[in-house]
Amino acid sequence: MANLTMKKTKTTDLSLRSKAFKTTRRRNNEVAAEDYSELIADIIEERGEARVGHIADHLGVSHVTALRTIRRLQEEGYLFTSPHKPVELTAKGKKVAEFSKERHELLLSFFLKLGVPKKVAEVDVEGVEHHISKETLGYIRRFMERC
Amino acid sequence: MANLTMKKTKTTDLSLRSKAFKTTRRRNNEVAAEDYSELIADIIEERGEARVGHIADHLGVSHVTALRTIRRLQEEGYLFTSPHKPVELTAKGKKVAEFSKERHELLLSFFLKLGVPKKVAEVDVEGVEHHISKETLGYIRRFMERC
DNA sequence: AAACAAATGTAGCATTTACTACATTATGCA
DNA sequence: TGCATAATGTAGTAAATGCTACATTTGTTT
Ligand SMILES: [Mn+2]
Ligand SMILES: [Mn+2]
Ligand SMILES: [Mn+2]
Ligand SMILES: [Mn+2]
Repeated sequence: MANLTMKKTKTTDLSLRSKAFKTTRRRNNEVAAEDYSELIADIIEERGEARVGHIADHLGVSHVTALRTIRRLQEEGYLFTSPHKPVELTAKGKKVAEFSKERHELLLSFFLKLGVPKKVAEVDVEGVEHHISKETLGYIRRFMERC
Repeated sequence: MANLTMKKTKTTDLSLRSKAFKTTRRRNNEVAAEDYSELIADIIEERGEARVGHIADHLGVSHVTALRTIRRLQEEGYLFTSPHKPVELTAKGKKVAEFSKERHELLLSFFLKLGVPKKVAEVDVEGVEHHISKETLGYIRRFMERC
């Protein structure tokens, strides 16, 4: 009640707030695709191939959890594999990996520029990265350039 | 293989990376407590009491989803309520709400200082805030002071 | 080649968060 | 007071992500 006239109140209005929460939930649904793609590309570069076990080890989850998520990501077209074979990225997965890696590295260097110690920055970036819009990423990029 | 000597390789080593993923998963388990506490405090301040329906509306979820999460948060000691009564915060919930609100506002003003438009910043902050360590928050606070 | 070890896969379970459809309780106004 | 509406609660379902225990497959080493 009150606020029938679209006038701004001192606090965030309901529609902008629910939009923020909804966008956040949508982004959370893309986290696995981004982290797995980025990680798989990285492992392939490091060691030639990415096995379920490597992926699980790097994520710190059981190989069963990794396996199931890998299957879902295959359904969704990010990667492909077959029983007892390494995991490979599709074109879509490679694109996500490349974008995610760039974003990860930009945010990491941004945090480091603020003075955050590397170990702390690495941890924070791993969670933060999925919630930074491309628009915000642009402003961060400009900040890095001019400072 | 290789890397038996603790020497740094050019890429992030396995243990730091899995630690980052693990911390991120732990933080994701605290998101509801933080968002709900912050939101409930806000609604109580705005309208005197927080009803399940208000909370659901602001989050953009069904009232059933809000209800179930409220029950879990009651078990965990963040809030209390009883059937058909408004939701109230415990001391623990109030502490989380206060901290979360301060963090939210600091990050929002940080994003605005970088030039991010308010509507974009609001959305990004809603997701990002849960993944910023207290340590990083300190560096951001210092940045805001000196700029 | 057989045995062993490592990697991968399966079965079964739990938690969190989401929904719709329907039931009940509370509230407000006629 | 009683009815209609709004608010809240319940039932039942689903998806994503986590686990342990056990089974099978693959690769290595005698
Ligand atoms: Mn990440
Ligand atoms: Mn990352
Ligand atoms: Mn939030
Ligand atoms: Mn918030």
